[in-house]
Amino acid sequence: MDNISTQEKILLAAEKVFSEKGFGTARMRDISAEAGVNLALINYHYKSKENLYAIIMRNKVQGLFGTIISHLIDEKITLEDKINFIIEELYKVVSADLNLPMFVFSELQKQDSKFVELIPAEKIKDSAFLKQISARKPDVHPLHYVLDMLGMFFFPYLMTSTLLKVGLASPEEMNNILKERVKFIPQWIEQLFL
Amino acid sequence: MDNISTQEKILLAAEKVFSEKGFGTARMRDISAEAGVNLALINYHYKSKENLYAIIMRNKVQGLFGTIISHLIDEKITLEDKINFIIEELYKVVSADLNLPMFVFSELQKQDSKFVELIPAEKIKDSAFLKQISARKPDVHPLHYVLDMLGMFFFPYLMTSTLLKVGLASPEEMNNILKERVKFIPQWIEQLFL
DNA sequence: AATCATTTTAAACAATTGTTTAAAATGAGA
DNA sequence: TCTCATTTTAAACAATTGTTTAAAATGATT
Repeated sequence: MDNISTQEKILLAAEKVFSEKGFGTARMRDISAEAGVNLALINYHYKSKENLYAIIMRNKVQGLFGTIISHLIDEKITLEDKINFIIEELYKVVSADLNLPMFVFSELQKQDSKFVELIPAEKIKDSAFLKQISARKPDVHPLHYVLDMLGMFFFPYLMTSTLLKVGLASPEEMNNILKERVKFIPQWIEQLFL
Repeated sequence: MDNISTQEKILLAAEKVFSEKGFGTARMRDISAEAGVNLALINYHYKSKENLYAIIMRNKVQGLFGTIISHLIDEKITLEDKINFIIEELYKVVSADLNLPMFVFSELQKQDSKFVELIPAEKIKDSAFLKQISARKPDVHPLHYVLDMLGMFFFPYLMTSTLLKVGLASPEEMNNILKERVKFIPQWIEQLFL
């Protein structure tokens, strides 16, 4: 607790407050209180609220998309292996940061988000992944299966806190479900290709 | 444009601004400008920003969950018909209001959201829907398939504006995909039950 | 010890923002 | 036309909020 620098304290507190409240509702005073640090230190170390948010969001977006992009473009590994890899990698990232999907996706959806450009669209566009999908299902738009896979994976994380709050699942139940899906989703996707 | 009352002008403008910017970032002045109406009229007609937001969010949440709940609890119709109904109904609601899913889900996820209580959790919990799913797949948690279905349906809407912004799909392409999924998703879910 | 850059603090500032006020405009009913 | 409730307007208010400032504390180097 003391071995951690002021900069890091602020960054961790800001991550928490921003992802809980969103940029607009988050207050610099919330962050300073959460970090246990003087208000002015945030501006001293990070210049401005916007800058602090940008640093955090850039990391989150790259943490999310950076993990899978290398797998997507790999021509050598099979479609089945790709799907397995991607789901496993995403699980590693997201299970350590359950709010990450909602935090990132709600930011990207905003009118003038400055972070969409961090998504390697061109690489995805002509990735081996999309070609391999089209080879399996030539008459269906490959995006369908990408949306299936990512929807099956991410949607539960977007809904977890809601499901817990209304009592539709217990924390242990949800943890189990989220973990089980890592092996289920690749199987399900393969079924869709038959 | 003139046949519409001031109250309605404000409501429509507020819906747009809130769903584009979120509660925290939305400004009363943004709403008054969007509505083409004097700033003070918002408080005159709707008392406060919070109250206005609550009115809108309550409508959105009920518009989303109200449509499907009656189908969920119906004991008579088959699981296949239920799935078809639900997806078709959701499509009617959401295709007329593309931002609705992100607007509602991001609100429900917030720490102290006052709108989670609008979700009829008990009715869902002991709905015929869940029982019918368990009858098909006794050893898999039924939530898995609910999450599959809703994930496949909602996730594309959560990603649409992002996909368009990065150029991974054209508007017409996305419209087509979203429409096609209404018939695809029930077929896919049935495949998962085999 | 002395020096000096870095870090921290308390206070204040300037701008923004939700809300209120009091007067003016509008419009329906007598 | 007069009356009176409703609606609209411009202005101001009070609170909040991101940021800055100037002094104090800290800590490493000589």
